[in-house]
Amino acid sequence: MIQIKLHNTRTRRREAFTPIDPGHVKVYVCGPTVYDRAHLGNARPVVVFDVLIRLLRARYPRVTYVRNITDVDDKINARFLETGEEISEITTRTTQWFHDDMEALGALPPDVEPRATAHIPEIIAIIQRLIQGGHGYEAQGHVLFAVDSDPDYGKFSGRSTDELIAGARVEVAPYKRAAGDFVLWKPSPDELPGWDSPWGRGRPGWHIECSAMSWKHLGTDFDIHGGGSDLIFPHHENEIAQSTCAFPGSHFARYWVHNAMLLVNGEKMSKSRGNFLTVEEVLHQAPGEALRFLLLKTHYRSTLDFTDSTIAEAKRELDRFYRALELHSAVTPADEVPDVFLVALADDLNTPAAIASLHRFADAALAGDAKAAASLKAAGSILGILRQAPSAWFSDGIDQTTLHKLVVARNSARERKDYAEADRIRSEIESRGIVIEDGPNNSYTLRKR
RNA sequence: GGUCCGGUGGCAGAGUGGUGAUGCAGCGGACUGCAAAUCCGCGAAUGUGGGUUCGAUUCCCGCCCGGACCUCCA
Repeated sequence: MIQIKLHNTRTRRREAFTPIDPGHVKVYVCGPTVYDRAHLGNARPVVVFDVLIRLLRARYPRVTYVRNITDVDDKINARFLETGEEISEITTRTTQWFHDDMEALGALPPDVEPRATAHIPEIIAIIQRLIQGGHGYEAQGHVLFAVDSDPDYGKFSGRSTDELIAGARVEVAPYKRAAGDFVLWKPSPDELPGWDSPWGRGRPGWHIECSAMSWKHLGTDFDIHGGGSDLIFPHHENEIAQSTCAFPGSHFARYWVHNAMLLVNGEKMSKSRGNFLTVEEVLHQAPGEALRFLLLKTHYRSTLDFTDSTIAEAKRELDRFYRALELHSAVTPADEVPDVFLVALADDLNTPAAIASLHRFADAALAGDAKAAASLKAAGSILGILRQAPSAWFSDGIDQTTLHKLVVARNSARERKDYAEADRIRSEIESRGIVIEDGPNNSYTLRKR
């Protein structure tokens, strides 16, 4: 029985993971705001937490994974005001894009995918609790959270409220009692999405949504809360303040897991730098599985640099794994995922070390060990890779009938030892992005370059 | 300015107070008509200056460099 260890942002240390209820592990991860195509940075937490969920499911009998959709937000409104497209169309279409992209990355859907707009009653209920408890106040149609009312505010992200005020780079709204107070509810004009509330027509602030949705679907106390490290402050700090103040005595999430940021060619992605890469764009240059594997080749708490060469390398490594599986295409996956792999993965999701063990299995499989091939496949399934048939991996999208004529012509050239012609045909095949590998007796294998 | 993280071979990327994983690339060899794939083998690294220690890449301090957060952000 392996012991899973996780780096807990709350304590800044690696801790043994002990669920509140070993019979039912509960996980919440912050999902996307649906206003545009998912970018590579969005993909990292999805893949990282997908592996964590697969690991938890291998270890515990029941795991509930909740990942929200934020479908009411300034950016969505801005898109509407800019293009005139209906809000619901924007959010529905963008959500579908997100689902398509994440499926291409081999990420399992969460058990519950709550939308913020479907949880307005819960949001209002929490805000009312906060007001009643002296943690929220109304001002000019807004409801704000009073950070001074929570002695623990700032502890999670390691900041004092003094620092927050001193470091504030944003002009403080005049209706705030303290500079660090943040919005729970704000007024919304008629042309923008809004809901009736005790404070007039308005819409929820961003942070309160996650407090409401995690409460609704996981309760006031649950095991793991995940997200990108850029959410530690203010988003997660605020979630903790809201949830623990609304439900005195509760602890909200026990373990906080944050993935590090992703760079493109050494730089943070941003539209102004022109290096903003969407998942869809990358899927044009490499299979989703290669992108997934690339995301797992770096430990989740380290900055990851995406480049053309790292994605190409990820694909080459998978090629070798699939060759090893191809050699034993008849084997069924082992029921048991090898311990050496699980131990590495359980150690704060050390995917690079776990992948190193995959290479050992591949070595053995290529040397003829069928059991190693089964282990490779079983371990791969925890990482969410190596799930397709090797033939599909190598030849997906290749028009076999068109190529067959070329291959036959090349083989006959080889038989009459006209190697110049044989090489010419090989170049022609390769010009289509296909590599041909000769086997014995004129057999051959085609694979994508 | 404040808070925090990191600097490992050509590149990517783990771990560790006591011979520095793994992969990609490169080089030599086997195999091949030639390749590809596979196999065998090879070279190659802990930013810098101190400290603690029998011993530091690992712990502590300074410095240099890079990055993140403090504002919407995965």
